[in-house]
Amino acid sequence: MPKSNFFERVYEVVREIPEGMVTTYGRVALQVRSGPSGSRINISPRMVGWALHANKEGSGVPCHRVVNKDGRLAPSYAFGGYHEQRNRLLSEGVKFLDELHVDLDRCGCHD
DNA sequence: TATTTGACGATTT
DNA sequence: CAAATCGCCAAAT
Repeated sequence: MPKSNFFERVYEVVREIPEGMVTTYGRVALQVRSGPSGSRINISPRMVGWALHANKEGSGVPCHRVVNKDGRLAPSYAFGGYHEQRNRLLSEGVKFLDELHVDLDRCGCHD
């Protein structure tokens, strides 16, 4: 079994995001860290984004539901462009405050 | 083995 | 809000 459950942890958490809901990289990092006991993985928000970038759409991970802390889509987003991303979120019921900012007040995972 | 890089976060200026 | 800085840690070279 792979030692770096690193990616898998991230993928699993992201995969758990319900539709119409968005989360942030930092939040995912915390989830992974607070995830199942025994993980003992130290992850920083950077790693989340990095893992997701390494990931592909076909991996079954809805990366489009993950935004940065500003509630904005990733600046270096590369899987289709902002329009594609925005459209997807809108289709799920996520509201946008601006072209680039999602309504974290409603759809963001608070705690 | 060392250096660079990277879908971020928080803080400060 | 923008720009700069530090932290954070795994992968690629």
